[in-house]
Amino acid sequence: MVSASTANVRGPYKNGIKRRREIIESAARVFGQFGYAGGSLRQIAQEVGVTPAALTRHFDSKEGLLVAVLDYWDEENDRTIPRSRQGLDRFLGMPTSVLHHTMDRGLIEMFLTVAAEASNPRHPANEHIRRRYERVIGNGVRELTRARELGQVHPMSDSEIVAEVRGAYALMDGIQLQWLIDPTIDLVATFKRCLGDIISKWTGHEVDWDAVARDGAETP
Amino acid sequence: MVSASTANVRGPYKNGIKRRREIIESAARVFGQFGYAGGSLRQIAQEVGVTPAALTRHFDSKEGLLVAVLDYWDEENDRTIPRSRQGLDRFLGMPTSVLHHTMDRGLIEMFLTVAAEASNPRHPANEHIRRRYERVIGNGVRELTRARELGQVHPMSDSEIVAEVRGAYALMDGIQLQWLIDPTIDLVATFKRCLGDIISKWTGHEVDWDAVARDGAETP
DNA sequence: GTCTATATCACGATAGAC
DNA sequence: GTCTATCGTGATATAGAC
Repeated sequence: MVSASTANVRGPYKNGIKRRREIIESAARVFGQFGYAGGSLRQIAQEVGVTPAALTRHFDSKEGLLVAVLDYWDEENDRTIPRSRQGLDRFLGMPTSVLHHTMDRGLIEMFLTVAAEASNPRHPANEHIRRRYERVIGNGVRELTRARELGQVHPMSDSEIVAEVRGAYALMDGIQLQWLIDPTIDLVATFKRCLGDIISKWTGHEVDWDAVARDGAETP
Repeated sequence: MVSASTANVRGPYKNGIKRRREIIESAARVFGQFGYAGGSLRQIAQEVGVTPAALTRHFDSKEGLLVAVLDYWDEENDRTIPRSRQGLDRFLGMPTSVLHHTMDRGLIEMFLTVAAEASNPRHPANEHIRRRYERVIGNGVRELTRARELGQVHPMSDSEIVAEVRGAYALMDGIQLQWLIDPTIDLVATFKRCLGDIISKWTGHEVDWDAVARDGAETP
């Protein structure tokens, strides 16, 4: 984080930090609606109420702004995943993350659009997006492995664990894409049902989502 | 299809039809790599070896070209789904579609990139992409309903059927996205395993993918 | 820290020759 | 059917005033 070095400086920088944040949030909206290539600095600047020059002042270039936006998304996203959720709980908490996403369509729209665009090796955000998936899948593998050690799930080989974790996150991305295209579908209910299919194959018994919601409320 | 009206005309149009096809295939590559907004007619024209003016001659506008590319994708895709596959067979055949996609990365890259971009209501391809998902999900719902009537799967309510079908296609999109970002993952094996989780919840017994492959080879 | 002004460039689309 | 030439627009990024 660039702002970390200036966060505790007094006085005149406070406006800059606030403005910086405004720019990032506008940029997330614009990149989400038109993609990275399709969104323009002009458009973002107009939303914020400044000129394009102010944007390059803060972020050097359009690419620099994109990276800042992606970092912002990761922060927002991690906030919805309490570090206390370990083992099987990690996956039972996924619908909660999805629920949070429904309240900020811009971020998920931005992420999926940029992720698809950045899948090309020559895209400026390719490295960032690749590392992001590595991290997310890696964390999932760690927690499902933990669940296996704890006896929360049936025995699985390491490669089976990777496949199952990839499937769970693939389901999440895919359902969210369908919801972007048709927002009338019940995103959380659909996701719960399909994720429940997968998790119940792991554990051998049905998932009681109501009980999960109660437990989640007790220990947030 | 526009070319349908000229496909069986003699002589001088043959070159035009062939060129038209070249343009569409190049456009699919370029739109896949840079998105619709990010890809340019100049770039496509250069790949084909003509000037941008030739492109607008054939397709009127950039948007017209995009529509032609999406139609082309649908044709290519439908070719991998034999109409003979009904009921549960429809879903058992999904990994075959995915396998075909691995052999033409450009098309799946184009589709996912444009689908994410076009999720915005103001995107020129929004209507097209929305109808496409409606059709795909609708077909899936029809076949899973048929499977229910045939007793191939456990009883399910109509709304449960919709959720399960959405989940199956979400899984497919999501896994393909992960494969675009990291092509070293075993796309088909991962998809088979996770789809198997879902289908076995429907039927109550494990999916024997080897048997599916044998049956598919017998009746293509 | 933000502005105005501008340099430089690429875009989609069109007109008209061949 | 494709070309050359060009128009008008809008993009990123920079320079220098305030």
